[in-house]
Amino acid sequence: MDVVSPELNSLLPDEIMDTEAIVIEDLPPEPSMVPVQMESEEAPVPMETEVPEIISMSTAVTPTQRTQALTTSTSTDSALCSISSGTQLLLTPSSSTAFKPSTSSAAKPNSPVVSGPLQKVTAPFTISANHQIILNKVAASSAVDAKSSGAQVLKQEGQKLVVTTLGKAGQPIVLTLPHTGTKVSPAQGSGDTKAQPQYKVVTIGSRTDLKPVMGVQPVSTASQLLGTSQHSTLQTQQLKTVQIAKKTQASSTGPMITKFIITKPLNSKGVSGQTSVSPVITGRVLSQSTPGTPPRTITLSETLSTTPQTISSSKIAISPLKSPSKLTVVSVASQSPSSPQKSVAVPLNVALGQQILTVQQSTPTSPAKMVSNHSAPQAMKPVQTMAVGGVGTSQFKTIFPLATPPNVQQIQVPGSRFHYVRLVTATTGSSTGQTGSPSTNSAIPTAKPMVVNTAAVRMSVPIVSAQTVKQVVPKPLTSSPQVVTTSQTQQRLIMPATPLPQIQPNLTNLPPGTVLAPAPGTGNMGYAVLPAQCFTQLQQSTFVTLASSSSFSTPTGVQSQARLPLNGLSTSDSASRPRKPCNCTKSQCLKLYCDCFANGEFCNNCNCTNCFNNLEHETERLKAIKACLDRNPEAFKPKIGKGKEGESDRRHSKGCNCKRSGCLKNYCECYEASAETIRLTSPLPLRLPV
DNA sequence: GAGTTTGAAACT
DNA sequence: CAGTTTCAAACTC
Repeated sequence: MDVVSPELNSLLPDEIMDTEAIVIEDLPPEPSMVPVQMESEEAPVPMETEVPEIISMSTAVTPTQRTQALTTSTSTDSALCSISSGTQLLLTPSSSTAFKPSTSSAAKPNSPVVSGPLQKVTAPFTISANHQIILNKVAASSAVDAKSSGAQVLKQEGQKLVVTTLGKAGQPIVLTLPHTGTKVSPAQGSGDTKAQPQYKVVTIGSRTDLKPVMGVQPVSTASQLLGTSQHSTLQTQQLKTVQIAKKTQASSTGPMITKFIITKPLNSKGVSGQTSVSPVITGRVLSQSTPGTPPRTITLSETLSTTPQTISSSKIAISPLKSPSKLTVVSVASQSPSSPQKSVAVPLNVALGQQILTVQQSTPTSPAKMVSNHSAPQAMKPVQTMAVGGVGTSQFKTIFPLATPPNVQQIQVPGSRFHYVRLVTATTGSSTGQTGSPSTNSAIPTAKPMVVNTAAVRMSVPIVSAQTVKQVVPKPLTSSPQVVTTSQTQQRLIMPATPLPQIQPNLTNLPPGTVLAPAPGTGNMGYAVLPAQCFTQLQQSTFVTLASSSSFSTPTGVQSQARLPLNGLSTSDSASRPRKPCNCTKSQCLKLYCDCFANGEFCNNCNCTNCFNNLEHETERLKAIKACLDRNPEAFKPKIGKGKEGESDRRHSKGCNCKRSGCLKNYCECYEASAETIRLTSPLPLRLPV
């Protein structure tokens, strides 16, 4: 896993939050980080721990826009910075990354082809205090008339884009920002974007030993690609100002870490009156760019081809049951490459206050994966949408299509309490998704941009992990959602931000480092990038599974799942405690008899037979959840009081009905709860070794 | 490891 | 809502 130096990492949250600030920092080179050149083909498979460096979030773009973007943009060595309606931002350091629109994408107007080719920007960047990104000395090779070297300013009012890069040089940054606004017809042009919240794009970590070549390529609603040098076009477009300032060092010189902050205020589409929620979304991109090395791109979308097994549907299910208010569970299921995305028929409207995310994988071969946006209309269908309502206060409807089959990560939260996140690293072979055509794009394969493209939703997975322990107490989005942080490493996830009104107002309260990105197309959905801290479970290797594609290959497999903290329990408590495996035989683990199910968890390493408490039986599972909630809306709420450790209020909420055990055995839930309390409060916690 | 006990969950 | 059945964990041997 690439690790961002603690120093840098520590800087992130603030920077992210501060859209206005322009940060140019030269950080001392990290000893650990050594520029590595990677072959595209051999692009190292991210290790489990490895965090994708680049995340691109692409917003759904109208077909026409896409096509234009694709056509107009051609990868060239010249630096190119184009910002379209603000949906996408592409930064690629290395040489031409010809982005080849996949045929499939072409065939499918709606298919998510997002960004044009990655473009390399040779010109050094400069960041002006104006929040502008200036690409200097950019040769406009692209179809867009790149005007001379003059710094280009992209202006778009109301939008802000922040990109910071820390870390390894040579790695391209690709950002695709989803469109927050409702679909924008090309005709609408820039004007539609007024109410938009800001986009922040943060790229962290690029050591720039060499000149960083970066291209910023946002896809405008107008579907224009702008060369970095182009003033006029950009200005006309929504981007208010974009300056990229980068201090570049000579390669030979000690590596510098430069942070780029690109602020780009987007007025993405005017918020449709319908949705109270203004889509404020930002994609955050972390990239390591070393000029010399081809950019490494991590793409969520990988073809399943490598893995025989196909997951019926790639979904991210967040089960709201346990802690409704909490944001977050995302499960991503891979989809078989050829098969059309399978909509998950999850009839269930779960009243869980949590989000359900659906992730779909893009087709393996199509280059679109790299920066593909599925156009809203078609993509949406396949995507599963779940309405979560009910118990929890917050309700989200989230769909995430991801294009990462084997690597797919499932995040599922059945119960309201927990959010599950499964991080899966892309395997080498599968990584192809990134590169539409490796041959053409030398740069792309090496680069590891993660692009999640899907019509409706885009998800980015943790970009940066830092070893440093930075405890941040995230501010809850809403009163209810809390994220407990005791993380030793920071990872950031891009999660769907709820468009819901109740949440949005609170967006400002997001924990530092949180980036919100508007969901493309839908306008309702957004993504939030949360500091990894929020997800302690991820950090715990025990529960968090960074599954390699191989893991998926085994159908029977143990379902790896990440656990999320219990409600009311500190992460350390809940997360660190492994759950006992169940032994259910008749209940299919879909009844509350099953502790796993009752706790809103998937069965993992259990001894159960005929288990349906897994992603493979998500439909059944959801039905079961619904049934339980119908019987008892409180069914998934913790029975044991949330009282802090050691406090007396940690008692069973309902009480027991013990008759013969005298409440002195573990048959009694009250007794069990008290015993647990003791265990938790004990100075010498009896914890199972991980 | 098999069998028993127990009480929550599910069912009627 | 009460009674019964089902179920899986806890417990015993």
